[in-house]
Parts: sequence; C-alpha cells; structure tokens
Amino acid sequence: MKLTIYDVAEKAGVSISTVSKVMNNQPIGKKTKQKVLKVAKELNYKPSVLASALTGKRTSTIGFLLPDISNSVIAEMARAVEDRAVEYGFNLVICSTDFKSEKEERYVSLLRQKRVDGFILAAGFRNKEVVSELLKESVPVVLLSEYHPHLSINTVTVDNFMGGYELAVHLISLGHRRIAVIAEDNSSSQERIRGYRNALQDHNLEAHEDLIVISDSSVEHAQRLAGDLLDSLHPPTAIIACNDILAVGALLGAREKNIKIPEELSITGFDNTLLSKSSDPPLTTVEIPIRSMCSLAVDLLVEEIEKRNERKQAVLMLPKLIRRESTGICPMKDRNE
Amino acid sequence: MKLTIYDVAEKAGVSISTVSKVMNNQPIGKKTKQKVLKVAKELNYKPSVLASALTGKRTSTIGFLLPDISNSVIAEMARAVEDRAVEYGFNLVICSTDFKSEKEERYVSLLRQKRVDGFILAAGFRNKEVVSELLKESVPVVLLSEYHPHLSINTVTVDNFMGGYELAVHLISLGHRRIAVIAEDNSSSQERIRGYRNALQDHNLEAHEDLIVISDSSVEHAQRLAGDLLDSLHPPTAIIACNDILAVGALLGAREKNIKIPEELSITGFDNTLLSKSSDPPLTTVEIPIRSMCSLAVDLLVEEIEKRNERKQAVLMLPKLIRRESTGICPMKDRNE
DNA sequence: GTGAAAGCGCTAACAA
DNA sequence: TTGTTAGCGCTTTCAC
Repeated sequence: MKLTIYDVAEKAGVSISTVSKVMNNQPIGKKTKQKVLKVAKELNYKPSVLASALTGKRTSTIGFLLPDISNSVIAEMARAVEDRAVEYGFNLVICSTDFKSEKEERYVSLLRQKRVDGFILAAGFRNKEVVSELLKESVPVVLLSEYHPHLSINTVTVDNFMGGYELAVHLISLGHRRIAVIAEDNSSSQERIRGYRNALQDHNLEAHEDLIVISDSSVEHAQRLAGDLLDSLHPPTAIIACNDILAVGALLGAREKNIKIPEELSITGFDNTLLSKSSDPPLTTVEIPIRSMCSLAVDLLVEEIEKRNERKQAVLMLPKLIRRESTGICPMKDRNE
Repeated sequence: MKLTIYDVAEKAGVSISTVSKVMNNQPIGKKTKQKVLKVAKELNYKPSVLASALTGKRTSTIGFLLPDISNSVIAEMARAVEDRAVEYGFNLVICSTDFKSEKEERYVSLLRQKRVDGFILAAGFRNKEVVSELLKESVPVVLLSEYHPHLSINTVTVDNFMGGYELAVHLISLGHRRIAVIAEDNSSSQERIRGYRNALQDHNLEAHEDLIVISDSSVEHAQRLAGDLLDSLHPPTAIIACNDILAVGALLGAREKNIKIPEELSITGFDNTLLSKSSDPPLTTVEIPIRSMCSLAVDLLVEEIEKRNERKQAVLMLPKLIRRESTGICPMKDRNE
C-alpha cells in the first residue's frame, strides 16, 4: 500500500502532526526535524497532494484553456506558460476548446471540480459568461492574448492594432496602394484589420472592402482566397495575411499563378513562426513577444493565487515588424490609383 | 463557501450517502433520486474530485510527458491524445522534459503525488529506471512513439526502420549512391538510420559513415551541417533529414549555395508536417499515422486504468512514403561510384 | 516543542 | 431502499 504520514510518524516515533509540520517547514525542534526528514527520505515518502488540497491548500495546478494545442503559435505559448508555471511549482492541465463556448464552459466546470488553483484563458476565449462567473467567485484568472473589455480582469495582450498598422505602413511606404487582407474570424484579426484601416486613412488612402477576406485557419483555404484575389479584375499588389499560415497559403496561391514574390506581389505574415523563416521567400512578418507575454500571464496568475496582488492590470505588449524578402516595392505600372 | 454533499443532503432531506449514491448512479429509489437530482441541479452542485479521489476513486487525469510541447509534431500528438482522453473523461497534464532524465523523474514523482491515474510517456522518454519503477508499482503507463526493449509495457510506435528504409530505397531507385543523413540524437533517428543502412546493404551499396551527421533539433544547426556536407570533397547527391525541420535546414543550406533542388540535390524529410507542404519545393517525406497512434495509446492506457486489459501489447504502426518535389533523379555526372 | 483530535468532502461497508 | 459511520491522508487549532 502507498505509504502515508502515519508510516513516517510511526517509524520516527513522533506524531503525525509533527511530521506534517516538518514537511511544511513549520517551526519544529531541530533534532526532531532531522529525524523525521531522515525517515521520510528512507521511506521515500511523498505527501499526497490530494489530501493536502482537501484541507484547503493548493493543488498546484493551473488550467490552461486554449483553442488548439496543435496550432504552432499556441503550442509555443503553451511551452512558455509551462516553463514559467513550473518555476512556481505549478503544473498545467491543457484543454483545447476549438473556440467553442460549450467546451469552454465544460472544461472550466470540470477543472473547478478538480480544484485547479487558477485559469489562464488564451487566444480567443469566447464565453464571456464563464469569465464573469469565475470573476464573481473570485477564482484566479488571467486572459492571455485576448481582451475582454469592461471586465475587471488581469490581461496580457499584444497590440494587434499596432501590428496591422505597421505592416500597412511598411507596404504603403513601398508604394503599394491596393493592399488586400486575408484574415481569420477572431478578435486578433479584427484588431489587425483595424490597424490596417487606420494606416490607410492616415495616408489618405481608400480601403477597398472587397480586398478584405476571411479565411478559416487552413493553408488551403487561404491559398484559394489568394487565388481569387489575384484573379480579380483589379488585383492587389500586396497581401497582408493575418498569420504566417495564411501567408504561406497566399504564397502558394501566387506561385500557382507564376506570380513572382516580391517583384510582382508583396506578401506579409504575422507571428514570426518557423514557417515565416523557412518559406521561399522568407516572409516579412510581425514578431510577437510570446515568451514575455506568457511569463507575465503566469506571474499575474500566481500573484492572484497567492492573494498578494495589489490590483488587476491589463498589459499591452508591443509587436515588432520583421522585414524579410517577401515584400518589395510596388511595380511601377500599378503605382497610380 | 463551496457547497458540499451535505448541503444537497440537507436541502433534499436525505442523508449524504444517499446523495453520494445518486451522484454515482448506484441503485436508489426512483423518487429519492429525482428529488436529489433536482436539488443538486438547483444548487449547481458539483462533487469534489479531490475528495472522491481521496477515497480511492480516479482523478480522471493523465500525465502526458513529452520532450517539448512547442515542437509541432509533438503538439499534434498532444492534440490527438487529448481528444481521445476527453472522450473517456480524462484531462491531460502536460510536462515538457527536454529529454532530461532528471526532469522526467521529477515530473513523474510530482504527478504521482497528485495521483494521476496513469502516464503516457512520449517520443524519447529516456529514464528507463523511472519506467521500471512505474511498472513495478503497477502504475498504468504506455509508451508512445518510443520503444524500450525488454520491458513488459504497453507500447505504440511507428516503424521508423521501415520509414528510413523506404526513403533510402526511393532515393536509390532514382540513381543516388551517395546519400547523406542528418539525424537527431534519439532512438527514432537511430531506427531510421538503421533502415537506411539496411536499404544500402540490400542494394549492395556501401555506407559512408562521414555522410551520417547528428544535429540538434534546430533549423540553423541542420542548415550548417548540410552546408558542411555540401562543401565536402565528395558531396552527397541526396540528403535524408530525420524530420521535416532538419529537412528545411538542409533546404536552406542548399539554397545558400545556389544548389538546385531536386535537379542537383534531393532532400527528404520525415513526419509530413505543414513545413513539408509549404516549403519550396515541397518535401518528399514520410507520413506517420499520428492520430491512430495516439488514440490507441490512450485506449491502452484507459484499459489498464480500468484494469480490464487482457495483456500488454507493443503495436508497430506503418509509415507511408509521400513523394513530393524535393527528390529527383540523380545527376548523370554523379551516377558512377 | 509536540501531540490529540476535529475536520476537509467524499465513498463504502454495514445496519436498520 | 436509506442512513450511520469509519475511514481516505493531510492540516490545524488547541492543549499539554
């Protein structure tokens, strides 16, 4: 049978409460402490987290809800969150929600039954009611790469607006006037589009609504949409894809039509993933400070768990434009518009 | 305060054991059952998994140890494992071990303190002693994409030997004689190399040890190694990279030297990830049946947890060669050797 | 400084 | 059919 605090107590000739105190570093006579520690080591005794949590202590596990762990950007976030969490002694239970409100609700409920110490809700958590509920019952939560306005909650996001803006300005400065956008249907993309629109406006350019298209998250779909865009009567000279996967799709779509990148068409990605470095040509993209964001998210959560946080905060991190070879000056013939 | 079985019992006017029985679907009078269920719903009562686990029931969580969740192949496996686990009502706690024996040991110990119901040890779990220990104490474990010979343990792997063999045969049939290998330092790569060697042997070709190089898992390192290989006096006409990431490195290394793929050099990957489809040219690679493997691993684990498994098994799944444009016939001038 | 005992929320004999 | 009660392994007063 698994060995318990009783076994240690007996073998050390003390009471279980003494053992408990030793294991929790509470004041205890030096000699007793040594003895207990020795016995514990001999027996290879490990306290049960379950039993301890049942008396009100932590489970030392965090619920990490994300849309899809197989997505590479998300996976990278997961690793960053995990690393930081481990530093604090926490483990992660990971749940892929596929942007489904029901799944979000189910997982949160389930993990609460398992008494996780807190939640990190990442990248597109939809179910606002669940968040409010958590807040109301003062369960520690932080929103990561997702912003829910009008909610008093710790939040760490990247300035997607800025990212979209910078990308658009970069292209405009290269002479592009007809800039298309391939976006996903989520709030990050929305913000990126908003940045793009603002950049156009600041340069007195008109936004062409037909140049903004929504894709699902597959390469194939983006490829098709890019193809359509390029086949249109008045095709764009540049395409901003709202992430690197979509950008690869655009790249493939252009290659299919023998359009040269960047001579005839500029393409940009977003996220600065491995894809953007390995593609041909390498993609101009936007780097997101994933590790810092994730570390901070964990920091905020742990503060909240330890109930020593002064106040809630919403942190907006700045992205950074990475210029590579997929963008170039606009072909002369398309310069006038 | 959190509400408990006592609250439900009181409000429903029954004893806690009655409530317990209802919640666990044990035989109980229909009317009482209805009443209890109704009250439970009203109160939104959710039994504590902790307390229940403490009395000997499951925690319904599985420990999933893997080298690095940010690796895209691993992340895909994680998703597949998660999906299947959820079907059975289990959650996953994920731990990245970076192939470090100490981390493996620490995490296993920690998760056992948390009383996970079982472990899935994936892709390169090194610490054999930990595995033996687990086995000895009959903790449910399954090895995924990792094979420990001489251990009576449920295992699901892919036939890496076969993958390496097929890749080599494919290249040999294209006329290649000097085929290099860029591998990682792990057992999968070892097997793939073994397959490669066997193929050479079966075709009466000599293996050149200097053509087999070991890389870490970064694109950059593989790129450098490929460069060195190509700069050598007698460069290879084909490179088998032991995964798609390394293959992208090789691609980049060749591009750097203006070597045309596949006209002057053939390159193959392994794993059939998104990278292999999006690269230029798309990579000939080997597809691994990840989802089936992961589903099966979970099935085996759950069987073991439910103690209704007939016997342990080691399942070897077959990989599949995917031909794309990165491999071509060997240049004439290099045909003789 | 150390121990006895109550209790965390639940399950499972065993009684009634 | 339902309730009583003794744990599960630990923490935490409160005495000693």
